[in-house]
Amino acid sequence: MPLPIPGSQVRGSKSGKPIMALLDLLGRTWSLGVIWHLSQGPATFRQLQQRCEQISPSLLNTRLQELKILQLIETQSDGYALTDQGRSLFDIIAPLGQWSKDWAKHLPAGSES
Amino acid sequence: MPLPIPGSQVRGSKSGKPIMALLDLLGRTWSLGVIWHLSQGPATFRQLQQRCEQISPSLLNTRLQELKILQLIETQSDGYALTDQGRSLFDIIAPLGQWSKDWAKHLPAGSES
DNA sequence: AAATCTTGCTACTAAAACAGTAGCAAAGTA
DNA sequence: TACTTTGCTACTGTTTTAGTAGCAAGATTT
Repeated sequence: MPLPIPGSQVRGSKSGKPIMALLDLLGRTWSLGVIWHLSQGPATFRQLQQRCEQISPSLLNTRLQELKILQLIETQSDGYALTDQGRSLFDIIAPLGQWSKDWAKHLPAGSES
Repeated sequence: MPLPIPGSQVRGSKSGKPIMALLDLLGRTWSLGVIWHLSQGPATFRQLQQRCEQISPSLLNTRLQELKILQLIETQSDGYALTDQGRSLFDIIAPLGQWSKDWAKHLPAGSES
């Protein structure tokens, strides 16, 4: 699947509505995870691998390139970091952290941590 | 991949931190899309198929079952609908709509709609 | 009540995405 | 000069998703 660039055809929208491009992007494995972990601060490739337990290096690299082209992250001297745009996206989804804890309390195998 | 239930092992977290379970769930193709489209109001199976251009019925059904078990959606007389919990999740991500439009303006093939 | 249509799916196959592991070239360190 | 670390690439195998066909149950029409 090609990059979900707003304006071009993406999953869920032939016209490439920006929101659909974004949902396509965020709907890929580890996209949200990478952004989430980078919000803790810049990280080198291998540091990110550790923050994201279980991610394979090939996929990590793929995601990093995608997010870089789409200008959510950039490379700095100290590794990968969120761009201003990336941070503004994170600011929106940050409340998911608390939400997920509340959610966990009401679920079948309801445990939390 | 089994359901990402907080507390059990999920992608990105052996301990099943709720946020990781949530990111795993939302990182699956069409999870976010289904929630997004259901926020416009309840829909029958076939209506949802139409709102989500291009989704296959088998995957739609898989996602619906997952989201139902995880209590983000429920079935009502008029079809599928967000639960209160699902709506509270949507309230968090709703600003992505506007964000994505701003984002689109600054991108390579920068178009919008 | 027979035929037709709609709805909510299931079944199947092919294509794509992802995991898991190995390892290499370049840069840094001892 | 040898050894380590870093940022990846390559490869194989499994899992996910797309794409299409169609069926059983209920509603609607004739």
